[in-house]
Amino acid sequence: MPRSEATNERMRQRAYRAILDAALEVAAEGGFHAASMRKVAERAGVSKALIFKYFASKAELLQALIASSLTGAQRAFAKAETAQTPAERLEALIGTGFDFVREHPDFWRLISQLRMQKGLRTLLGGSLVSAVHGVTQQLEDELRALPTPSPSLDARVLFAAIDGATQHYLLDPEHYPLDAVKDRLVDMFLHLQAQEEDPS
Amino acid sequence: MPRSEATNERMRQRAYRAILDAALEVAAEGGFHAASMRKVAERAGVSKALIFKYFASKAELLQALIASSLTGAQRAFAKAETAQTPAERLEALIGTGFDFVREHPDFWRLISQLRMQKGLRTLLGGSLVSAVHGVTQQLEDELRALPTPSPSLDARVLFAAIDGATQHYLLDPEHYPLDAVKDRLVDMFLHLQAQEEDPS
Amino acid sequence: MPRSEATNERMRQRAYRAILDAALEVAAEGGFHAASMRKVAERAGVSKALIFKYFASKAELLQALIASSLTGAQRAFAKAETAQTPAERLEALIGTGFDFVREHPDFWRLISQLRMQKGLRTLLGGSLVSAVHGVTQQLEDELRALPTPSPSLDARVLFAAIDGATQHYLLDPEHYPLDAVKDRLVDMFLHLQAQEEDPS
Amino acid sequence: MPRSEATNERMRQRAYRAILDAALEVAAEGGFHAASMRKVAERAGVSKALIFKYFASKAELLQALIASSLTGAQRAFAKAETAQTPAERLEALIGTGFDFVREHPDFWRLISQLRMQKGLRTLLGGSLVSAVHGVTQQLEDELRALPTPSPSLDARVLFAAIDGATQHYLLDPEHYPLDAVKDRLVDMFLHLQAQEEDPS
DNA sequence: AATGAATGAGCTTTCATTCAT
DNA sequence: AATGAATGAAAGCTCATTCAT
Repeated sequence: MPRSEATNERMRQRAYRAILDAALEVAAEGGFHAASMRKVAERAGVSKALIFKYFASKAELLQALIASSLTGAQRAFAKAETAQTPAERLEALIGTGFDFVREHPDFWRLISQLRMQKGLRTLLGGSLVSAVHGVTQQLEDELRALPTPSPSLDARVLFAAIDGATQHYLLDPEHYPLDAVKDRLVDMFLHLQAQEEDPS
Repeated sequence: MPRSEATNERMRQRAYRAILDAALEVAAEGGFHAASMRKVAERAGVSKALIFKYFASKAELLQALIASSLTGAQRAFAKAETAQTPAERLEALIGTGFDFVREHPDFWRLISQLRMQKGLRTLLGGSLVSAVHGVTQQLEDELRALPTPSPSLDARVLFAAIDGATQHYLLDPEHYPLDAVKDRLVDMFLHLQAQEEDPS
Repeated sequence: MPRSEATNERMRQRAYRAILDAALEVAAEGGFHAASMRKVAERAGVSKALIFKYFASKAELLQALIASSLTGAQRAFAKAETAQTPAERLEALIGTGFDFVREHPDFWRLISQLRMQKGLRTLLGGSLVSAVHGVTQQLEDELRALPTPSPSLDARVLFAAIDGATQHYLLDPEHYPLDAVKDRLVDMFLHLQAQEEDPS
Repeated sequence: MPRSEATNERMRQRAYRAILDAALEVAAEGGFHAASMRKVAERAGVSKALIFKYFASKAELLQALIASSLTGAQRAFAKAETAQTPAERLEALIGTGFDFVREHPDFWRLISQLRMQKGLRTLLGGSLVSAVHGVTQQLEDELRALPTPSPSLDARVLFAAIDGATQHYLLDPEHYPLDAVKDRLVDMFLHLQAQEEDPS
């Protein structure tokens, strides 16, 4: 008689997660193209062949990888929206971004690489572009409560600063003052002043 | 009869540049690992073997690629320093960054990918980390002239915003309001106010 | 509670036949090598592992496949021998061949492929060569009753014609006039004339 | 300076032929699917990679294989048509078939296998079916000069006999009386008699 | 200066087969 | 009786790199 379905399920879960985790680690190291199935299999402690039972191809493995981590990120950002005041929500949003990179540095590395590749937009679809758009929108909504002449531009600047800071952090996690930068950023955008336009 | 030395030199120069240019294009598309020597040779219009005459290995090609473009960038940033007032210098520095990404989008793509790879720090040495550090320092020097309590933090925030904005621009060059974002950024940092510290 | 032995036996029979049938279908499509165990299992509606319960290896599955179908063929040819007169027996033999290919086209395809492989003589032993020899002998026995100078050669010619016609039929079953060819063949060999030898 | 073009051409020719020859040998042994690129490369004395410089894929190698040998066959059959009388032409055609199998047994083995595969008709296109049709037509044209009620049927019978005999020969080349069978076949079809139809 | 021929090592993927239950 | 999980070996194919001229 076969293994119990519960046992099978457990085995499957374990292998599936092991593969995804290993793939993330390996891909963060040298990019997705350099992450060979052999390396992934070795790191996951399974055979190459097993990976293909769970993911029909290398491309599908990548997609599952992104989807899986992206879901977590989206959940985190959704929670940030439950704060009461706009200021709190803005601070929560910023904080979420910085927390996320600390908790999932490998995923962030991978995403940051992938989104710069002209070719892989086919693989990832426009999902990244639209995710960026989504976050910008969210920030803009909160900024609208502040006295700034252009919440739209400020949202872009703020998002750029968050994104850039997280990447600089990843360049040298041990020395980058992530929390201080975050605080300064919050401070800066909570005290935005209506500034006169550049007359030129 | 042998070619004249001058002709030879000219041929060499042309091939060398053609290879570097091709390598940059190809690498920007799918990352450096996905850029096969075959593709580079094809795009450059030379034989694969010739590439190895000029660059001992693929890794060395990458290094030359980076070095070559980085030199250009450094020259540009140096020029920004010649402006008279701190405010002008700050604006020039910011402007230089934004100009650079527009003129060398492929290089910027490549750098942005590479610097996120754990493993390639071996290849590139600490040169990237120190370049980042350098620019931060430069910004900080200019910011010190402004009434901010922490030029160091502000420099990091500013650099993060520049870096992030250029990447967001590359995600969708046709729609991103790069100039407006730059202006807002300049504006924001030229009118920095001494803000009370967060008492917590 | 255990299944009754009879039920078990019935299950076994059904699975065994399903596997053999599936294997035949799949092998006829792309040759035996291209017939993967996965495809066979899928077509048979059983798990791959079950096939190995019944057949120790892929090679053994092939042998069983051939043996099983060959038995059927031999039974058919044996029945042809029960006719009364030599002429009837000859016609019956010819007819049996043609009937067989129509009823078991996949098996015929498979055999025709296999027997052309140098290497598989190891797998199938000399069974095919001797089967060919046997049929030739049978035909020769009947032809001996006719006025031909060389029943042995005529038997070879006749068998060759049968064999060739069945293969041509399989190339294009919808358009090949199998029955007409058969009739002409019967006619031709029933009216064999003692012909003078080529004097050269 | 590069190798002279003549040298290159010679090298290419040698490698190309070595690969095709090896592929034919190997494919004749176990069928095309069983002929791995590794085996072909080993037998040809070249690296696997080189095969892919000359043939873009395994399928293309097969096609080149067939095309190359088929050309030879067609030339041979064309020559047979130059004989003077219909009888001579018929004998020449038959002889050509038998000669061909003796000179190119491996090719004949391969073709005989391939044409029985349902699936590979995609690879070979209808070229085989139409080749068979062509030869049948040619035979029919010659038979029309003889006193037979149905040259069309007789052509099919004759072709079937040729085809079958060549295959039987390949089953056991050392013992099969190929020449005798050929002579009998020629004899038989040169002395065809208008036979009364089967009244049934 | 430059090339085409050539290859060993590696890639992604599939295979026949085993194992535990 | 039967299955799903798992794997080592091999498949077709591509890679960075060398060689001879």
